[in-house]
Amino acid sequence: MENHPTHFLASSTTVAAATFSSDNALNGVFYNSNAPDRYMGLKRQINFPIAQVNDHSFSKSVVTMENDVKSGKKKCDEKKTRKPRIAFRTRSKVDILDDGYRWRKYGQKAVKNQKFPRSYYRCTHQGCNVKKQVQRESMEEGIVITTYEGMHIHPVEKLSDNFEQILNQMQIYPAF
DNA sequence: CGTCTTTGACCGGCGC
DNA sequence: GCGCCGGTCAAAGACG
Repeated sequence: MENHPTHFLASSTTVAAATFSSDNALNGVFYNSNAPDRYMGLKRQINFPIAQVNDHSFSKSVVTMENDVKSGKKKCDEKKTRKPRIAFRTRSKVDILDDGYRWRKYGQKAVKNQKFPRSYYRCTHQGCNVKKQVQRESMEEGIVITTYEGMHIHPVEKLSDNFEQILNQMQIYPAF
């Protein structure tokens, strides 16, 4: 597997982020240790309005993820630690976005009513079970949705010179 | 040879 | 109970 950071930079623009379960969003936020402060702010502010930024299908996916978390809440309340999920919509020609961590792909599934499959990745760092899902939007092929779950317990492994630039490319839209 | 991807099987939750 | 669906496992293979 090869990452293509430069390719990513050249061909992509991160347009929006993020969703998470409302009650524990703040204690389990996922962030990159190199991220500047505004990234923290972003996690708190970005929410549903993002769905309006580009198209309507994103709002669907947001709702779906919320439902996932909530339904899981009913039964496995304390057993499975619910983790916040943060979804990034990225305008990119490539599916694999280099965020500086090393990921191992552990699954791929076709999703109902979706043209493109969803890929499942886990952080390869020992003891760190951060997961992410990568899915290309069915309507608009240029959009990739990356959903992070969990929080890294270690610093970023491959320092990416590009990361700050990637963040700079993000357009931040405040919540209502 | 070690690391990572591929892919079908498997599992648990949920609705009917 | 059964089938569907999303998520995960793990064996086999690809690739440097």
